[in-house]
Amino acid sequence: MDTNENMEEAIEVLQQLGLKEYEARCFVGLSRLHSGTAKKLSEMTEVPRTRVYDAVRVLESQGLVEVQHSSPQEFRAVSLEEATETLRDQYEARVERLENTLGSVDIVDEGDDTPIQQVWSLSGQSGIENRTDQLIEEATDEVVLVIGDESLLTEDLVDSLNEVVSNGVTLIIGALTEPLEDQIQTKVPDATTFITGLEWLHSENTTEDETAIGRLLLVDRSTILVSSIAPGSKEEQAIFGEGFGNGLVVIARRLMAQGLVPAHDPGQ
Amino acid sequence: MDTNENMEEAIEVLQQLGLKEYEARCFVGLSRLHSGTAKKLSEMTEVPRTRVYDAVRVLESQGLVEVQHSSPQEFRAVSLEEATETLRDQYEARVERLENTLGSVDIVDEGDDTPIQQVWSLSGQSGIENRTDQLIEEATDEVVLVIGDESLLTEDLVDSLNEVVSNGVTLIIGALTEPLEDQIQTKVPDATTFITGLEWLHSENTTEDETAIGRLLLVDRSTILVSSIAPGSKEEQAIFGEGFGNGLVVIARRLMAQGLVPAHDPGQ
DNA sequence: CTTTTTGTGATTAATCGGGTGACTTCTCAA
DNA sequence: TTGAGAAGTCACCCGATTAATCACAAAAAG
Repeated sequence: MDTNENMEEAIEVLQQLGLKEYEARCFVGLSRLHSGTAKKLSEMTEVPRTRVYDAVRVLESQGLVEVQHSSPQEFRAVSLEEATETLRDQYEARVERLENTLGSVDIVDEGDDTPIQQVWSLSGQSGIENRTDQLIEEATDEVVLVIGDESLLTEDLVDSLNEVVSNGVTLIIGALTEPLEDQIQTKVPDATTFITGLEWLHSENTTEDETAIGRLLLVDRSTILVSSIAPGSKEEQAIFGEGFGNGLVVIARRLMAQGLVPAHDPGQ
Repeated sequence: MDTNENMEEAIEVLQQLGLKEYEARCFVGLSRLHSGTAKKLSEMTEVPRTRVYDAVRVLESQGLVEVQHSSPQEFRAVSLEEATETLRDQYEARVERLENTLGSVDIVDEGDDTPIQQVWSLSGQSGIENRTDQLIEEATDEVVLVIGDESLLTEDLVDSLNEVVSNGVTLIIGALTEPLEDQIQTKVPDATTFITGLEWLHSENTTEDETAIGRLLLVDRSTILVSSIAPGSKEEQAIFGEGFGNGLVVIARRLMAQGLVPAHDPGQ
């Protein structure tokens, strides 16, 4: 019965979704009640009674709480299903508005270009994930992918892989362990799989301060993405390079020719 | 060329999506550039140059911007598609976490009950929409619905209506205008439709301070929802009552018997 | 070697949100 | 009727966050 922990987490998430602390506490409180007054709510949520009214009013205007205008007035939360649906709608609307507005903004560009040796870094689980998928979908010849952790083999990734392989792209996927290799074989049957020979990828003996490799992606031998997962924070970080002559890409080709794919040498 | 307005709106939306002002400005600025330095960004976004670095760092950690660690370092925004996809992923993850945590929180209830004459009010477009859909889906006998504005006939609503009608529920839908009635006939072929006789529902002569009726829903003659759309703010507000003996419901039945559905008298 | 540009850190100012108490109105019971 | 307590509204304080400016060291550029 970790109801308490769950409540705390729910409050946190609601704040990430844009609610203030008092609003979040009140909503969670009301979710545990069929209906309640300001006093009761205040007692159970530790929100000052006089502030419950403000908080609830905001919640009501967002469609998360209903109010009965009696005296004393009563509040109740909408069902969890209604709440999540409403939140989703809200967000979808915002993202769409962003698409429309940003999509019709003129690009000034200013031809800012040193087109050589560009190595970019980006971080954040989902951002890297999306970039990975996108790069895979743009492949025309060959995709070499090494997956460092089971959790990175997401549904979207599998979809991208299967889509591109059906376009005739050669797909070579490496795994760290046999179970993971089996999983890949099942989900992406048309891929050539292998167990990577790069021992330093392994995170078995990952101590406190050791960084584990997350993904390693080489598309058409000209675009590379390597990601690692920071030890403590679990934050994924990646570097990313484009262009056949790109230094990072060259190194990656060498590396792979050396030991990554024993039977298949992508070097020249 | 209202690029400027669009930029302002994009910045606003990004803030609603959780970014700070500087972060939002920087992202929009970078979206207009193929790549840029802190100086250029500062000039075009009016963000103090020395603060650009912080803002961009946050954006990078969210997967919205990539950084090239050269000197001077260069920044560039990920594509709009990647950005929106990343934002969507983030949000979906949060909402799911909310579902899990709130779903497994114990209900204490405290049997707080004066089960008579409860009239609840709720507001917010999407909240009311979801409640409407849910009430329709719970119907077992009859649904009477009057739609005051075309924009309220959403896809989800149509789905709910068609689902419930296939379960043998009688469906009576009123419209304010003939074109709207035609639209309903097309989208929900199994419903009985009519043009409402309640003239006061019409919003034609809506002046500044006149409130227009949004929806009017009566489910199984025991649950009622009436919504109105505030003149200036466009905010939708609704009241909602349950129970056959509920005062609001009784009034609604009378009202409908009187003039709403000429040929079909739901009163007794 | 000087000058400008770049990046970091600290510092100030303003805004926002959490927290508390005064005060009016309402309800209920004596 | 009246008095006590509860309900609801306001206004205020204070701490934290964020916008905005400044001072300074390192690095490029000329």
